[in-house]
Amino acid sequence: MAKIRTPDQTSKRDIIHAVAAELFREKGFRATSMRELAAKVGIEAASLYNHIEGKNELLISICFKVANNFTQKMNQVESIDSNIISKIESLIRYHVHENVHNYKDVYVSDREWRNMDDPELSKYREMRRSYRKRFTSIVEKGISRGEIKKVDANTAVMIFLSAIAAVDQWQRIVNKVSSEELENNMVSILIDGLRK
Amino acid sequence: MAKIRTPDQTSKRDIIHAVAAELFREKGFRATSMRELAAKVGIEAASLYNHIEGKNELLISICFKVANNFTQKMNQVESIDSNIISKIESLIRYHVHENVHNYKDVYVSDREWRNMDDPELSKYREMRRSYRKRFTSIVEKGISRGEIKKVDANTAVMIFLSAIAAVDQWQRIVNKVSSEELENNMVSILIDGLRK
DNA sequence: GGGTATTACTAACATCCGTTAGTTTTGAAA
DNA sequence: TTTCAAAACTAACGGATGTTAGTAATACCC
Repeated sequence: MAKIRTPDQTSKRDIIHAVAAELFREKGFRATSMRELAAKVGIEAASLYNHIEGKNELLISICFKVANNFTQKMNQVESIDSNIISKIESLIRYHVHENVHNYKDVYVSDREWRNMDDPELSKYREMRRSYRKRFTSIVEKGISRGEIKKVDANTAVMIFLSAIAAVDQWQRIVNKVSSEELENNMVSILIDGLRK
Repeated sequence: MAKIRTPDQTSKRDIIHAVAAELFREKGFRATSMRELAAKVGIEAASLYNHIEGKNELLISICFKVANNFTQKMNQVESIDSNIISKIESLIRYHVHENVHNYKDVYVSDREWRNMDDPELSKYREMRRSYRKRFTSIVEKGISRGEIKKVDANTAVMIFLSAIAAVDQWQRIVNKVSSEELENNMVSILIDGLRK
């Protein structure tokens, strides 16, 4: 049994990566075994290695795919000419969107990246640090322009990023509230607060 | 060599639990080995079992200690007679305080609880669910009283809880901003938003 | 200072893990 | 129908892990 030329264009490698993201999200990277992953794909563990290099590669691939997406979005937001609140709103909406529609990968990249080894670990850390720094710069510019009240910019960014990363709770909420409604709620609460 | 009656009243069991929380936080539950834990305590792995029942017990103990603390705080907040915004502010401040002063345990209970097994896993899940529900009820009461603007209460609570749980990033920020300042920033941003 | 419970040690077991080697099956091209 | 590369399989290795068994050392009580 081989050469199952999948009729659709999703390769077996893609399937494995997708199932891996699902398992890593549910049980964590270390708690997921290759035998378990193989079983869920429907093959033996050894057969996985016809399609992938190893367990670490799976995590690396997921993490950097997500990190690259967010970096790209940040490039775009920085380049457009608009007021600061709009930029922040745009970033929040992108985070919400990714967390809803791509939540397995996003969750894994956010919670399991520690399991990578150098040099990827260092590179990933640097990408995160850079992203936070650029986000903080936007907030600080908003403060200096008077669009945003005087708060600690680092704290604000930390609140934003972590609030948006509560992936495991999202699915429950999304079932009650639509994705668009969720975006609006997030923007409203984070930018204008809770008080009436 | 035995019966080292520790001069201070911290038992060896307490030391092991504390070191375990530190390691679980740094490396994750699954990635921390008993031999590693033992080495950091200064004894052999087998000797750990003179003081604890096993690895799982360590995680269970940490998780429920934290969960009980938050449940107790919720009991107190529900019982006091004050306006809703004050109640929410009180909860936020407690979360920040715990995250700053008890961050190892809080972090582990928040990120590693999935590694528990039933029946503790189910019990812990139920405690989390109940806590969120009670928090949501407070927000909803605030909305119906007109103290809080009309937002989705579940989303609001989710933002609060996750924003406050970004423990690993806090330590860096706390070095620049004091714990009190951090509380004030959190309350300000979460309750009154970012916009000037 | 001898007795005793406590705590440390060494050694090992059984299990699971990621991965490799070697072989067989498969499906499409020729 | 033959050919051949892709992909599945079985078997196993080397290493790490949580834990237990059995033994030696220790500090406190009398």
